[in-house]
Amino acid sequence: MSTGEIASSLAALPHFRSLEPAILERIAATCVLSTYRSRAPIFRQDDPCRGFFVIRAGRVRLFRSMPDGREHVVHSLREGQSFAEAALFNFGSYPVSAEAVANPTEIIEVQGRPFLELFYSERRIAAAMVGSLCVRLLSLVQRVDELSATSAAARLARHLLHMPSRGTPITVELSTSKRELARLLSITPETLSRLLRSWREGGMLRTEGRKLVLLDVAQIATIADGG
Amino acid sequence: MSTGEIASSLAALPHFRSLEPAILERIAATCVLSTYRSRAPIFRQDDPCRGFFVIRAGRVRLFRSMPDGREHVVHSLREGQSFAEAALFNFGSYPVSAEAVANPTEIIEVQGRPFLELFYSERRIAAAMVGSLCVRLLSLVQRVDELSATSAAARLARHLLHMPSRGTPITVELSTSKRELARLLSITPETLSRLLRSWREGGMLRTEGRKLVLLDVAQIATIADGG
DNA sequence: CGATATGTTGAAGTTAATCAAATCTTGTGG
DNA sequence: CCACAAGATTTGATTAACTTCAACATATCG
Repeated sequence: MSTGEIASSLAALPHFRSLEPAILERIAATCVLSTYRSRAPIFRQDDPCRGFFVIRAGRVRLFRSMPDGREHVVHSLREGQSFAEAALFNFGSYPVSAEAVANPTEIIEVQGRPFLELFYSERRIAAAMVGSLCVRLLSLVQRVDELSATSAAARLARHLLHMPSRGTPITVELSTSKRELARLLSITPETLSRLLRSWREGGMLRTEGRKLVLLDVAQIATIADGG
Repeated sequence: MSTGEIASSLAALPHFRSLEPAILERIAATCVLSTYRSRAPIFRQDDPCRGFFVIRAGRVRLFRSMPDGREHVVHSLREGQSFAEAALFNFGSYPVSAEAVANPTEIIEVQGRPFLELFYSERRIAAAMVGSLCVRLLSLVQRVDELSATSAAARLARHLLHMPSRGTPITVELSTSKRELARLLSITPETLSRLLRSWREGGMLRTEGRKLVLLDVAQIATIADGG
């Protein structure tokens, strides 16, 4: 993998989209590309921070490990997304663990030290970074919003309405398994399955594998608001 | 309140601590200081963004309003913390509402337009802002972690363990009313009250008004992990 | 094709929200 | 400084919702 190819991957990121090719090349020169198998750890909670990461292919999940072995998914990320920038600018360690969930998963690692030097000498990088951090913040606010809903039905409804959708009637495509979606919403897979069935039987949606066709958006919105 | 006094307030903040006095003065010159009474709105969800804010004294809560009139607390902030930086950079409007919860609450408002000019001309300000956005990102990750707990008991336990604490045995001081804490955890005040009573009766903690003395941290940690 | 993980369904048991009401605190105006 | 009003906290009884446990079906990977 050449520096040029890494640069073109970086160019597709919201982070760096606005940057000129020359700057991208300089960032790319600080990067390392690695390939992970499903389940392979990228870093562990409390590891010292060595840089941040960009997903070139595959999927990654960020989670917190509990002493009893249970895990809480903080975020589920896919191709074209980046993670762990926060750790880099806070000097410390990673607040979560990260592991690949697709096989293979290709990760661009942006090395911390050389990247920071570039960051301080090129203000356009700072502006771009700020913008993408803001997007992440908004999506976390939405997660809090989803999790704050008292009922499982409202959480699911809210999540579906937040998801990117296409077409008429509105169709959303799950990028993860339903099990993973259940974990994201902090409900059990059984409850998720039962909710989908009851909505299907009520004519509110149609399920085709991982595609969900929302037939009655108004009703789903009502449920999202606690109705 | 003179510009100089605002500058010295700003100097005490984590986000601006690393900046030189001359830069602080320039930032301070763009600021307005206001005093709010408890319950007074600072801005409302979807208001056009006019700047970001720093809490000089008092408490602020950020929340989202639901169509049915209920509110979800996204964040509860105290003296020395800032908020709405993200809105300044990314969105034309605030994604949440903010209101004072202590009487009086003093807020430094950093005016958006002049601050942005400084941001683009002084790279140290940019670095400081990236750092503060990262702090906000981490604390939201922590909020998501708390809210991801399935049981009310686990949410409370996790929150107590996340809170700043002092002394032996460990004592945490609520910076808000219990009602407000319940809102933050998305549980009802009744459930919070019952939890505290049962933990008190089980010898796990002692309550002294807003001070909570954690007598059995190991047990609380077990509950936090879903035990 | 066998093994492993995911998805679905049923029954039973817990949990926490809701509704109602009493007591305690706090802030405010006189 | 006191008395009152408004809000906060606590407690009880009831109800609806969700998890748990168990069994089976289906899909995916090596």
